[in-house]
Amino acid sequence: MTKVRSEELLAQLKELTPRVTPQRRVILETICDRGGHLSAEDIVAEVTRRLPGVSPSTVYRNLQALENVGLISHVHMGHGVAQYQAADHGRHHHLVCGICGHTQQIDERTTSNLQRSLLEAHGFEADFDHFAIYGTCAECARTGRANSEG
Amino acid sequence: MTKVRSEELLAQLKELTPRVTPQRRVILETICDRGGHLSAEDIVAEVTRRLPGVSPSTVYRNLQALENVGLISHVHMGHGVAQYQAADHGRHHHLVCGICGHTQQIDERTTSNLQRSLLEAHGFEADFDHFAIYGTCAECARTGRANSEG
DNA sequence: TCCTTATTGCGAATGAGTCGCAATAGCATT
DNA sequence: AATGCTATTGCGACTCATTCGCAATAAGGA
Repeated sequence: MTKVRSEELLAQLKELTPRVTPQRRVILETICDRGGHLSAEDIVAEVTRRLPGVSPSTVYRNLQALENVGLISHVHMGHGVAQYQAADHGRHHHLVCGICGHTQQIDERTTSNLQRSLLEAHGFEADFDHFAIYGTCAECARTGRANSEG
Repeated sequence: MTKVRSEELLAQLKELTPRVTPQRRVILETICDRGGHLSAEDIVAEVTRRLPGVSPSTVYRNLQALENVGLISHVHMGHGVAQYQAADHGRHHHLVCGICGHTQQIDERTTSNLQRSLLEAHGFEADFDHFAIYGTCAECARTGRANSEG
């Protein structure tokens, strides 16, 4: 992480949370450093590396706290645990393959027609940010692999 | 459940599973009786009422077994546990509200344009049967309720 | 430096299943 | 109807990912 980025985050933390602890700061930095998505377990592991002795429950509590103030968010990628990401990670939706687990990002506009239809027909505001679109990726479809997940 | 429906199910069980036990039969009947969706816990409760003494693990094992042979299926409705349904429950997708938890069924055709786009652009076969479409229902959007779920 | 109270670490508890294993019971055969 | 094979059951212990209660600690304002 660059020094300037780190200072930005620190400023945001000061503004948005009552107290800035090393644990909180490192947890946020860990998530912001990694471009992609991280599970809570991944975050516990990496934070422990950077700050030996942190308690897993502290990590879990801070994931909630940081999400409450809007600095991070999480997305459910099919089966399995949620993935966390920085709030400013760029706008996109996810496709997740139920067979190989591979995920890819797609442009938000891809879903806008469906979202419009659902809004018009049912008044329903679909949210593809919080749950990925589940299915079978090109590679698994081509090779005819079967889904053995629950 | 009608007598004829019950006999149909029994015939299917005989054909598709090595042994027909009372537990297995009652579990399948319970799911087929209820038009809608049931959580595993709901099924344990109802099966226990019909057949006192069944073990929860027997119910869980049979849910897997019945799903493996294609008699039932389950769908993930946002947060929370999966819902089971008879395999012949009629083809439709689900909208689930993340705020009030309300669900509604929609015609499969509603999503076909998006599915076509995803297939053409990414070779991805989206499956809206296994994961519901998550968002905010008309009523919650109207009254501006906020999402407090994880 | 002191004080208030938010935050931490610890370990126990939770929810929703899953697993190992001995006992039971379908059902094909005699 | 009795027998034998083995699928299935019930039980209880276990897992996984997370949450909770609580006493000790430590931010950060006065």
